[in-house]
Amino acid sequence: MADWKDTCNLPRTAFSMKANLQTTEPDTVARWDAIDLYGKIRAARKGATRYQLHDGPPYANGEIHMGHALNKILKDLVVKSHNMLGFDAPYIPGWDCHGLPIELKVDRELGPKKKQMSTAEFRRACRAYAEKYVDIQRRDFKRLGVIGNWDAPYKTLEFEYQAAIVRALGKFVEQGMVYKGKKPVHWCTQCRTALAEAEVEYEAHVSPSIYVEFPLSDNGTADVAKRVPELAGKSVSVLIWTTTPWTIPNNLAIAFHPAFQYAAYDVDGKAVIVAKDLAEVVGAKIGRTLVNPLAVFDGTAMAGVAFRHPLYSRDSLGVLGDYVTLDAGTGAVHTAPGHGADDYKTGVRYGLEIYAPLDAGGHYNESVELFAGLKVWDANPKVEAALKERGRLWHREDFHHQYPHCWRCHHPVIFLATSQWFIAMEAKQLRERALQSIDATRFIPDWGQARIHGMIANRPDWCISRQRVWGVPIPAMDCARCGRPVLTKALVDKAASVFDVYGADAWYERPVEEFIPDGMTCAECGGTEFEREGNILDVWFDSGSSHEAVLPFREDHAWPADIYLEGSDQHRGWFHSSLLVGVGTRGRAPFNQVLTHGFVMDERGRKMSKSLGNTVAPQDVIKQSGAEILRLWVSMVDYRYDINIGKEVLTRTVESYRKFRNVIRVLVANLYDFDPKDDSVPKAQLLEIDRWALARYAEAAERIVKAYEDYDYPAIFQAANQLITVDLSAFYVDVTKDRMYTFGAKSEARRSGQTAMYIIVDGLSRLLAPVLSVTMDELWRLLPGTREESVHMALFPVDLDQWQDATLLDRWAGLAAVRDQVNLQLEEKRQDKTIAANLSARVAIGAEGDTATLLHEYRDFLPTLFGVSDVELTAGNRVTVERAAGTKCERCWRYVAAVSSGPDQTGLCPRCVAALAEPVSL
RNA sequence: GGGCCUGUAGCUCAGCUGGUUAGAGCACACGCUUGAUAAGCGUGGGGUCGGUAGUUCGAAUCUACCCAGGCCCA
Repeated sequence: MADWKDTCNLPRTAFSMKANLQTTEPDTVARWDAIDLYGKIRAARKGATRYQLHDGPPYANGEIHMGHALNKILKDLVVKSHNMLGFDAPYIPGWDCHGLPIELKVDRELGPKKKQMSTAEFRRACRAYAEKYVDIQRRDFKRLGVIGNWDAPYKTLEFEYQAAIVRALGKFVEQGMVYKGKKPVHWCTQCRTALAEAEVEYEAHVSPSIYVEFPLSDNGTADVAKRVPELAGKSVSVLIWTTTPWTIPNNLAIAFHPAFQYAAYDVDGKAVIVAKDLAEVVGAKIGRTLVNPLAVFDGTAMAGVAFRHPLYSRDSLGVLGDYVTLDAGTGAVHTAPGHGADDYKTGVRYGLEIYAPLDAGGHYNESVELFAGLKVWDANPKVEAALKERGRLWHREDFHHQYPHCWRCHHPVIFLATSQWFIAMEAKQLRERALQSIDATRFIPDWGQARIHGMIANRPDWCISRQRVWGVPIPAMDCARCGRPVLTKALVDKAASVFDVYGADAWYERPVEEFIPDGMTCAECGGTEFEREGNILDVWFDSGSSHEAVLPFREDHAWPADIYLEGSDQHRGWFHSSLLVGVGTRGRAPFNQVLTHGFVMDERGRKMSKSLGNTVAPQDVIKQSGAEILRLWVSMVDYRYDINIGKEVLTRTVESYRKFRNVIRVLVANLYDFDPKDDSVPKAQLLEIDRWALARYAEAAERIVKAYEDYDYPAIFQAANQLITVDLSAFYVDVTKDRMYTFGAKSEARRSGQTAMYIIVDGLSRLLAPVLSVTMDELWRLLPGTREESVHMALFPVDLDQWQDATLLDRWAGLAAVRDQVNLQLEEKRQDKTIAANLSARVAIGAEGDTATLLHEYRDFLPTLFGVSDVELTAGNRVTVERAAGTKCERCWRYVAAVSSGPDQTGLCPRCVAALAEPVSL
């Protein structure tokens, strides 16, 4: 016979070397849909311990980016792995659909048409817009291989969800935790609305920095003369610093630190007060040398002292505040209670008016002298000019700093006191209980705990009202007679029941009577007529209510969730709002664990941005390489910190994917004639190397399962990579292939190898399924044996213990070390052309001690172990390699003493002759 | 400016509570194989562990400061 190749049991498989992910992936996702895989997984786990990951809703606006991909893939790893760990782990994806960004986009798209539309009609346009992006994003998330209840996601714009939001608010109202008050909040004069902390972005900005003189009033002069005798009879004034000149008209006070020392210096005959420690700096600014103070005194001396406003004929009160710092300025802080958080607190404490005479667009009211009708930004130079005219402006310069801007329109925002609804952080110990809940939550990584703790501890009351239309209305009414605002549990319940049926649009189109509870009267004036307010809820309240809208109502779900998993920015976002809503509605956090991931950076660790041109779009990676590559990438990086992506990272990931695929391929390809039911070899009869492979597999498998339990995904890649690349590919498969290819197809030796390979590849398909979901799904269907319809319905390998064998692994570590030494010698002889392939070599080896014992014990196995034709054990401690003697068997390529010349077996070694005599598999 | 976090070979990661010449895979170079073949095997080069100064008999591992980068905030 010319070619013995056909008589060998060479690997065969439909599991192709090339993955063709571009077609396999969409086909697989379509198949999952067709067989309702998600439903089948649910059915398969019915009754098991529940494990709920509650999805944080992405905003339904725009295409998905790499951050979305990272987040959804991580969630998918958690959910799939928990299902395979035996939990009933459902996954309901969600979307955040209300809010300003959509409203602005729709506004722009509609253009002048909007003018003819009613509010309800406009809201319907917003709804359509959000739904469109839900569809786009859903398509892309599914394309990533994420399995979930895509047919019934939750959306904040659904009627039931809107009703649930209002009911959650009702819980706060019921407990008296909601109040309406005038407080300074971030205000966008462009969007004409209040902004939440999370809706503000800090951007570089240049502000005017001015030093302004406030002289003492007549009364103040008398007070100061008493407290600081050195200043009696002098013309005294104080210098303040501000970067918002437009707030000067609204100044009502000047704050001093009670513990700081202040000093008065002579400047052209006037006694000017500044903080003593800042005198030098301030002096430099105003072009004077402030030394030899006329008097030095504590800040407390200024408490209650009346200064005169530099522009108007009214006083500005000296007050104390421990928030005053010596970082910058003069140590005397210009205070406008309507325009700053500290200013507000001080104003309340001293009974000052929360004075903010501006309209929604940031224009001064008619009541404001000199600046009526001016927009604040335009007022800045006018204020400076007016001060200068009166000799009160002592210095002016540009000040470069980070200033809050509106996250959507990117205009600078202002602090403006307006009437808003708030949730009081101290009501019903909301803050305290939230902090306790944080302590009771497991954070991964653990520093997330300290981070959110600090935020909750320091945050102000939650401003929940917004002056926009695309959202859920706050169902508050104003008394038509006296104007008193009303927000009661009854009002909220009434609105919720209307929203259940008609959605929140009803607020804008159904008669007001439908929202007024029977017999409601105004507590102030007894009035019975009411008008609806126009505020909607902060969207963070919407998404923060998701646990209320989803967990108690959906099948397979219950409150609270086991885990929330989002980017680390959500410590201030969704984790934060969900926590507060949870404490308000049910007294605790809606999650038991919080897992955070970092942000996706470019290859050099820098932020991605369109202007830098370093963005990587998931859609492009999918098109070029496949979603499996993205999934593998997510699984191998340390997601707890920022992660990098770029050309090289992706290339390396593709290489890893190929390696995994090829090794798995050769395993399954050796099983083409193997039926585990009939052909498995019992453990006791397995060849030792096969038991070794199973022991290594079991060790890696346990590590991998543990890693899934610990959310330690990079450890999975490490363990799988070691097993697949080092132990299987470079060692086990290489050493075993002579047996697999040339022994009798049905021989016990070959069946032994197949048994091991079957168990290993079956286990690997399960262990890697959460990561390589499409590839393992494909592999699963090509594996022999009866099995579930999809690997995603299966469990991780069980009974791994039976294959564990530490003693065996230890002994074989010794054999591997010997093999390494022999390889060094083989390589040397290969370089000098003494030998070519290992089979063309014979090895003489001697060793001492334990190694010698090992060698003798494994004497017959050594040629296989080294992959050479002959091994001779010698005395001494050395390895020598020479060309193998004898003749090359034409079938197994080993060099043997003699080959046959018989009919149909010419050129074959005795082993091959025997193998051919056995029955052949098909 | 403040809070939290990160920085180990070109890439992705190990390196436990400080202790032998800092590891793995991939990539790279060279060789082999052509019965895993747009695969596989072997050998090899490559890191002053972001920097500096300390603590210590001894530090990638502890401390301080600095540099670079990120998230959140002012």
